[in-house]
Amino acid sequence: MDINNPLYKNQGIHVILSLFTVEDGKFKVFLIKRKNEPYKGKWILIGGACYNNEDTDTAMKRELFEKTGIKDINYKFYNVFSDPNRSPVCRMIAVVYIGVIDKTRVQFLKETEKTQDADWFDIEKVSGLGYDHDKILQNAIDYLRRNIFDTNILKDLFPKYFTLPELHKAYESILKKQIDRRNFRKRLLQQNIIKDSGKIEEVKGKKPSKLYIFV
Amino acid sequence: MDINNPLYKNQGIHVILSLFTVEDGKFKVFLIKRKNEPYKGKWILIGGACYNNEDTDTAMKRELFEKTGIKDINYKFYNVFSDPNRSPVCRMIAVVYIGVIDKTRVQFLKETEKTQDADWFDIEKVSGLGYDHDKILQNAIDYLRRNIFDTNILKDLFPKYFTLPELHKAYESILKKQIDRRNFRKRLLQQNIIKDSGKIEEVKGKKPSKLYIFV
DNA sequence: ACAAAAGTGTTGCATATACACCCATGG
DNA sequence: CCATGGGTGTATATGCAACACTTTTGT
Repeated sequence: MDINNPLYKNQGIHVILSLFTVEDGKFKVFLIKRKNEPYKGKWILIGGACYNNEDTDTAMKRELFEKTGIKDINYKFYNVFSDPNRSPVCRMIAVVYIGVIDKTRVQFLKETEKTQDADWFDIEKVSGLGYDHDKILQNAIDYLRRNIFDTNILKDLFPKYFTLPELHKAYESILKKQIDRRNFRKRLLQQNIIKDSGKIEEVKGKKPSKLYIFV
Repeated sequence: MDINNPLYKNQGIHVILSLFTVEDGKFKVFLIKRKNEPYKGKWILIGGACYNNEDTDTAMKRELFEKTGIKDINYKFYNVFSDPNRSPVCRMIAVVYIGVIDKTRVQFLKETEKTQDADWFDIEKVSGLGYDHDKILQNAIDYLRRNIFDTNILKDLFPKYFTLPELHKAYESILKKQIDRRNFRKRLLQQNIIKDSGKIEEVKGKKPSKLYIFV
């Protein structure tokens, strides 16, 4: 490869994180509002440009911290978006990740050097994002839905100990459909995704719930 | 993103194709031998640099054609490799694809502008590839093995019409294990991966075989 | 005793596995 | 008629779906 060939010039790498949570039975995504052009004032997914001396995992964690103040999340690479016109600045290939988090356990910054706002948004009400992020988000939702029963991708959605009805509601919200409680419990236990912690949560007015943990 | 920030300079995109076939019951991969530095004289997977005006699918097909003369294959994106030191020339992120082909139906070039040799190699005997292609290849093999029973990823491994014993041998070779013939047939038919074409192949010395096609 | 929410077990169905015999052909 | 290789069916086990009643607690 001739590094001076103009066909190879000005290529960049975006790292993007679709970060999800569930709150009050609603499936939500984290968005930030851009402070600068391009797409100034637009809401987008968390992300930014990868430096040429870091791998994309590192870049994604750095961008997450810089733009939200959040650290230490679990994440998973799931796709690439490479349309040469997806960014107006220069050719940017997007390496996209998915993550899930317990929103009650995390503080985030409403404003940073490059963002003027940040918040969780109900999936149902998100549209008109900057760049191609509507498409990336939809792709992430599909990916998440396909994987919640076979992997422990939701393991950071709750605190360490959680009740099965909580998890059940989260699944129903993410999948947008009802799931039988008995089969749900059996399936997750059999597939070794969660296990009984032996602890009990006492709640007034109700029968106490067992507390589970992700394996 | 400040396009003039040196941290964003000199990044490139490799597109790489792990192209497989099965011949005489052996699972093989297509390799090309580099004519130029870096890795001059080394065998590597098919691939090259993506232009800044094409998406990675387009680039992969172009590179395939330029370096082998092969056109019109089916392929599937499956991973990204982003170690900043994976190429000695400059930072190159690798977008990697997998493909499968009927080697008897395709002519390839032994030499091109950038390659001095090209051939199919038994998977068991491949090592010492240039760049990080040993790792990429192993990852591709794992991916292929995980997906041959759930997708029609092998649909171009044979001519349009093929017999079930042929396909059976191919699966055994790829998975490196024996598979019961009866269950194999039932599974692929039930999952609508292949179907009976109604045609028969006459072979001397044996009972004629039914010919199947991928759905 | 009743309302609210959590816990549990059985049955049927579909899918995957294990396994052995018959059939068509050419020599 | 036999050797070679291709074709088929049944019985079992496992995973998923459908389904209703009992338990605990607070009021």
